[in-house]
Amino acid sequence: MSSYKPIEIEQKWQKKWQKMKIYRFDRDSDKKVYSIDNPPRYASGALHIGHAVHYTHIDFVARYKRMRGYNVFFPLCFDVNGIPIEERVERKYGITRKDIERHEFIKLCEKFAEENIDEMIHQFMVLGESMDDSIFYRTDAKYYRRITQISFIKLYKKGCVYQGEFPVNWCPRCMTAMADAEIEHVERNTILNTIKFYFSSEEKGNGIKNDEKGSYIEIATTRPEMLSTCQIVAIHPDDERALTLVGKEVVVPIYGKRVKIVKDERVDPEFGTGIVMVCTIGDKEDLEWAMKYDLPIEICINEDGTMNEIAGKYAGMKVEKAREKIIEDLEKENYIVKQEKIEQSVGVCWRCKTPIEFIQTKQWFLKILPFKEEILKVAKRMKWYPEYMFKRLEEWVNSLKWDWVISRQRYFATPIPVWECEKCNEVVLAKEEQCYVDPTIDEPPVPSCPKCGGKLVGSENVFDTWMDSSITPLFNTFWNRDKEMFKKLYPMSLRPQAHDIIRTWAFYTILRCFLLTDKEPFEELMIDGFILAPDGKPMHTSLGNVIDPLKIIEEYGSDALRYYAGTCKLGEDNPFRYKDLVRGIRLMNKIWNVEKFIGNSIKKKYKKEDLNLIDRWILSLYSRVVKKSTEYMDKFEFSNAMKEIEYFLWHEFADHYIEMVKHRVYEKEDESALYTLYTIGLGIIKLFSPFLPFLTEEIYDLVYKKFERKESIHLSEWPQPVLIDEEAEEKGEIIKEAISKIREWKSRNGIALNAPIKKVKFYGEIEGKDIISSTLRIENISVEKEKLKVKKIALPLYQKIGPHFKEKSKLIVDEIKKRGEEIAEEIEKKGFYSFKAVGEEIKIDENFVEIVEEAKENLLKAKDVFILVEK
RNA sequence: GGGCUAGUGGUCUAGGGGUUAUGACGUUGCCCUUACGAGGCAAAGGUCGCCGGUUCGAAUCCGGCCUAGCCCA
Repeated sequence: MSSYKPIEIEQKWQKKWQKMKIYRFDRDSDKKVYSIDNPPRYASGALHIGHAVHYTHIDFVARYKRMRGYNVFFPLCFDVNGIPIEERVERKYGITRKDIERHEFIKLCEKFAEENIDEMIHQFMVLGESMDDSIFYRTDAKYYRRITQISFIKLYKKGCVYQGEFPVNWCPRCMTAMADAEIEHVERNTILNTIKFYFSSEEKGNGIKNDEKGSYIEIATTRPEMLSTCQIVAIHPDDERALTLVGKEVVVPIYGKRVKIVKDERVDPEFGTGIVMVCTIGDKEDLEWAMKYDLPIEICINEDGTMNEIAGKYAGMKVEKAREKIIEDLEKENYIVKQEKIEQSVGVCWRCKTPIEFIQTKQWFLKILPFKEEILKVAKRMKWYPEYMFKRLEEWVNSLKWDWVISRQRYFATPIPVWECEKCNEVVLAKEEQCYVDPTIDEPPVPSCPKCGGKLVGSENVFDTWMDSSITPLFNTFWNRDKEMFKKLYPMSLRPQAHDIIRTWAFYTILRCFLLTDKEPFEELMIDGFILAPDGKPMHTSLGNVIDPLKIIEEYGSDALRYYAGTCKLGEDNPFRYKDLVRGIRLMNKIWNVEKFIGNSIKKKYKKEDLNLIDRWILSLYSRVVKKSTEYMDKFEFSNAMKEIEYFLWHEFADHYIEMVKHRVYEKEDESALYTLYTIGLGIIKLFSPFLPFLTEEIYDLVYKKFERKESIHLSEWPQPVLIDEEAEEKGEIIKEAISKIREWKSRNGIALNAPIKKVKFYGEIEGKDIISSTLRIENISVEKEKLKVKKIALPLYQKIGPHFKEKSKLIVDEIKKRGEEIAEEIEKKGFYSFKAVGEEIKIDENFVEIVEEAKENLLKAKDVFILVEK
């Protein structure tokens, strides 16, 4: 074994593992199943460091569970439907989807995704992910979309789906309806215009102003282009102007329409002029007003984001253009009082960042509102890691006010399996056995409308892609295809995902699966945070702080990147840290060298018999590490597990134990030591193997495979504790400390560490003389049972003093600190120490102090043992 | 504006009532030690975001504020 070369060795194992096919889910096995609802990776291409870390976290779980004896279901899967791919295709070919025939466009999308998928499979392999390609799926495949369609038909039959004409969120660029969950809010600078709304006749009173044109009130708005749809004007009831204004009518500028002034608590008196115009509809709030006051729904914006005839002379202009124009016109007519820049949060399309408008169209909806409570009940039955993530779901569910718009006016997605009658609009549903079906191509199940005999036309609407992705647990578990498998696999064990899509992926999945199966879709959820740039900000191409994981792998190796992933706490946003890669590489090098030493020493698999004290000491510590790290792994606390193992390996096993056993290995081939080295050496790489699969496989292959039965460390069993021996732990610690104190002394005195020491004398109870002398090359070593007479000092025991002496505690602590030596002496002699403070006699006994012995200048101290060293 | 999470040496991080705060990266000094100089030993470096409160005692609990990330209005 030479030095460790991660890049070379990782490439070797990537290829070998492919051939070995070791990560298979076994359909016929009786072993307990651990099924992971792996997030299908979006097929748009580039690998983000966030992906790399998240999938690596999931891989930690998969590898760990396999070693714990589970039949692990960890599919290789891709999410392919949707707008981002359409967008990429449009950009690639310089077209819009309307430019070519629908099905031609879809073919281009498929081709684009296809190419990306190959690349992404390669990326997963490079990262060392152990996904199983024998349970591969992609969401745009017919076998997958079929399940989406069948689930829709079933929900339709259950009465959970309806078609309706309501105002919905609409992206004018993507030209499609959108669910609330797809809207992102961004802060934008915009202009708040204060506009005069005149009364038709002269008025007087609080809030009413006058100029040469007549009496008016001032209304602030950021969207003057919506003036044409102004329905009412509102003011807060507590506003003192309300008294004179409410009930009166004002005239909308330009359009001349008369609208009423009403009072409403929802008006923010602090914002703008405290008087607002209510239009149907600029945003969701307007819609709520419209419902409350039963206002006519007038919409002045077309599906493509241009103004329509309601806007009058502005018809045909884009929203922004119309806004400019109308402001110009208002200025000309002297309607504008002032304009101020404000920062406003605007709802935009999460894909293309275009501001969302409201458009009234006919869409399909899935009911949410009647199931809110039940959904929360179901969600609560599952275990959330970290626990607080459940609150985010709860918040979201409680805030829902609309059902879910599931239809989209796009191309590259699952078709909604319905036909509509040209004449009477009757809806004809596809038959379940017909699916997968594309109504734009395929024939309806009946030749003509069953109601009126009219012609049936296939729907061109498709599903929201979340309709596809929110049934991954049903697809994975063979729902509606294989009853036995479904029973075996559903609910799934784990849903891993990031916290930004709790309201979408988690929520929709729970909703759909509950509606279709009456059960929760998974047992546990592991929610991950984001990876931020090294500067602590989100990564953005525009900020130039994007980290490319593939470059990191080229430079540092996959295991190093996985080490970094292991240091990231679940649920939290972690900045990327180069120093953790450095640390990872050092750790790997340390492991490599420790195992090199062991590999050169062991000759066979040793038996556990007649263990030396120091071997029992390290085996006991090791056993505790196994126990603790197992507990951490069960809770997905990877960073804690890794830290536990790392500390033991480096600062107990390598720094101390190996130093202590060298002579026993070199000179005596001591079987107790060799057994210990073998057991811990193998155990350590097993504990590290989910994190560092390449390094540990290489070591296993070189050192242990010839003695062990499994062909790969990743098929081996997770280690068990070997022994817990508290006495050995205590005695071992004294030996360890004695050795390290003497080493330290050597270093401080400028003596080479391998230089012999003439004489060492111990005062106190210490065992392992031979180990100490051979480790440190001491020529003459002796132990005196009786302790040296040294200085004793009393130290305050705060936990005892505080509760007993309450507010006097500080006085007592000060006294002990000042007269520690004297107090120790008195307590040893008389059993107590007393002193006067604030006119009171205070007595302290041994319960309130800890008496420690202090070494003299020329002595070293290890626990209770004093050490005298002679050069 | 609301919910959640976080703020700890130069940088990053652990700890989550007991006074002397963990570790990493970096910095400095010393040491060729038959697994490892990508190592070992040591040193410097902190008003634990700010302000109040509870308590004998607060980095830790409570309240308010500030900053950041995610989600929402």
